[in-house]
Amino acid sequence: MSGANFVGEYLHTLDAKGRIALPAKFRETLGPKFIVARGLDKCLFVYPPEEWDQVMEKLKTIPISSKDARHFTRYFLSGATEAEPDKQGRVVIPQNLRDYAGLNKDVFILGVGSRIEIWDKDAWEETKLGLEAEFSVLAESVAGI
Amino acid sequence: MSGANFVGEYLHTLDAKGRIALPAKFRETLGPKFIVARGLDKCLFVYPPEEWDQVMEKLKTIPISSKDARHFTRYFLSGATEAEPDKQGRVVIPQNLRDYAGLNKDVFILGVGSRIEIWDKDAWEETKLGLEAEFSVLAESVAGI
DNA sequence: ACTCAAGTGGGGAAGAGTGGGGAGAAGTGG
DNA sequence: CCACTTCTCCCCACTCTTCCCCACTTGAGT
Repeated sequence: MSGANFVGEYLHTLDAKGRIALPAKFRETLGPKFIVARGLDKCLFVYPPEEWDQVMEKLKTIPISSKDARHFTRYFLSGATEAEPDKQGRVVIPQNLRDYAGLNKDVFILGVGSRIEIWDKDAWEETKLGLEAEFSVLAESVAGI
Repeated sequence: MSGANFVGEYLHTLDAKGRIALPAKFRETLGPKFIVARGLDKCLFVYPPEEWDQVMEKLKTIPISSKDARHFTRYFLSGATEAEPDKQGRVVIPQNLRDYAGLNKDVFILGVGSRIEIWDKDAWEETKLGLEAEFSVLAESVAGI
């Protein structure tokens, strides 16, 4: 099996300087440098370098001649940041990413297998409510569980 | 892994003398000398020398017999400039390029993988609005991320 | 109860971005 | 050919942000 296996749910805070402390359990796996980018469903994805390289490789195969592709690449990459945590294990989340995910003071940090996700507290709680109800239904539609 | 990997979105200003300060994060990768050219979608492309060479290689493979190709090459290359930043990391954007991209005082500078793009603030914000809505759709169709 | 690690807050130095003055080069007219 | 104007570029100075480090708090483990 390749890659990381992040699990868990952590409630942390985005401080006045725009920093978030990553859960200690994730730090070693993440390494000293990683990428934060816009994710699906209005949250942020945190990629370890190896995962990110794979994404970049894929992007590079897209022809520049298609307008949709150009725009997608633009949007996706301009919304990404290379992040290095400080000695306390915190990273600064740029304004544009905070806006995208609607982050306020309280944020959830989720381990989701190969990646980590950062959610606004309220947004995640609401999403989670919906998921609890559908959980068993979803399980069936996701093949082979 | 080959090539540059620019990411991020920066809001800078075009001053009265036509200069733009490049984001500090991009400077090292760009090197002391690089190319600014007309880009697709009314923005400017900035390439480090190595990436520019690759673009040139690609252009050379285009058959000269196609009129569209000749025009494209002509237009693209005639608008290109070699730029050297001053000690503060700023470059002068020639008038013709400023006109092309419709640059006013406020500009966005985007990291888009192998190149950097310079956009007029309003133009990019408008473009971005449209993209946010399509993001999840494009993500699946383009890259399967 | 004590110790240690994790998370949080904040002060201060260093660096990045911006504006503008002035010397030198280039272009123009006499 | 020279004098004048204009534009470019180099450098200095100010401000604001970023990042680096120190210190407090809380909670878990021994």
